[in-house]
Amino acid sequence: MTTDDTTTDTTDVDARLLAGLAGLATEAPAGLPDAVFARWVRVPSGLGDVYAAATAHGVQFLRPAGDAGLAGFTAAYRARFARPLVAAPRPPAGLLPALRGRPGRGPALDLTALTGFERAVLDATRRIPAGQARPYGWVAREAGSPGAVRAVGSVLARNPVPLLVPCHRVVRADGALGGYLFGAPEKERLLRAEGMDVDGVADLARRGVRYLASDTTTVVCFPTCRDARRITPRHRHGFGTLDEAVRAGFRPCRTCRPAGAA
DNA sequence: CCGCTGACCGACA
DNA sequence: GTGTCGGCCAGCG
Repeated sequence: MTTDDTTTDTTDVDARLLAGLAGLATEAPAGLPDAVFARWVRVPSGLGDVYAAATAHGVQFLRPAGDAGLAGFTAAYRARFARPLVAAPRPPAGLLPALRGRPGRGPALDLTALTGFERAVLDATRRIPAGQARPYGWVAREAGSPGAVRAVGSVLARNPVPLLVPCHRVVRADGALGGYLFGAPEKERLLRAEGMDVDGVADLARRGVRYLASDTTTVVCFPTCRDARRITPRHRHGFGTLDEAVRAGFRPCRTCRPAGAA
């Protein structure tokens, strides 16, 4: 502790500055904190415990708690969304049931930081029901960019909200499951846990069958469509392309919308 | 700004 | 059956 003049002057200035700032202090306007901060929670899921970040608009980012812990999660979040993160008092409405695999709308999502194409891809992916799967090409077409098949893979590879946007249900057209941001084995585990017949679909694909049709309803579906699974074996027909099926008199299913459905 | 790189797909050699 | 290539969109150096 010195008592020379410069130090005294500085202390004086500091004191006046602090007093001035104290005079400025006031309650933050309602809603301001939520406009500035995102909030994080840690919750259980099919991927183990995950961290999720939500803004006032909805869940924006979700990652497994695994490796880097909370510090890694906040770093990844800030690198991508440049917004401070504070603890949330409770999980956003609908998050826990959605992660528990309950059917329903799930929590609101905040996809505002994404491009239009990215949002379109995630929206289409969101419409794939549990226990089912669709090819990357299907997502591209549903997203309004039928040629952007590869770009769909790029978008899903950095899906900010896995599980909530079920990108694990997007698979390759040749019957392989394709990649996953947390590893292909994890993708397969999730699909099996949801009740998808992974082996059955692989068998069909190996024999060149990518579509299943029913001669009682004259409808042709993706093999994982809930309508396709109920076709009695006697009335079931397999096709390699939708074109063949259509030429044979079958119309595209309105539930799973293989290319060409109205 | 350019050039490259992806969780892909279908066409063609 | 395998290999290569172009198309697509966004992030990175």
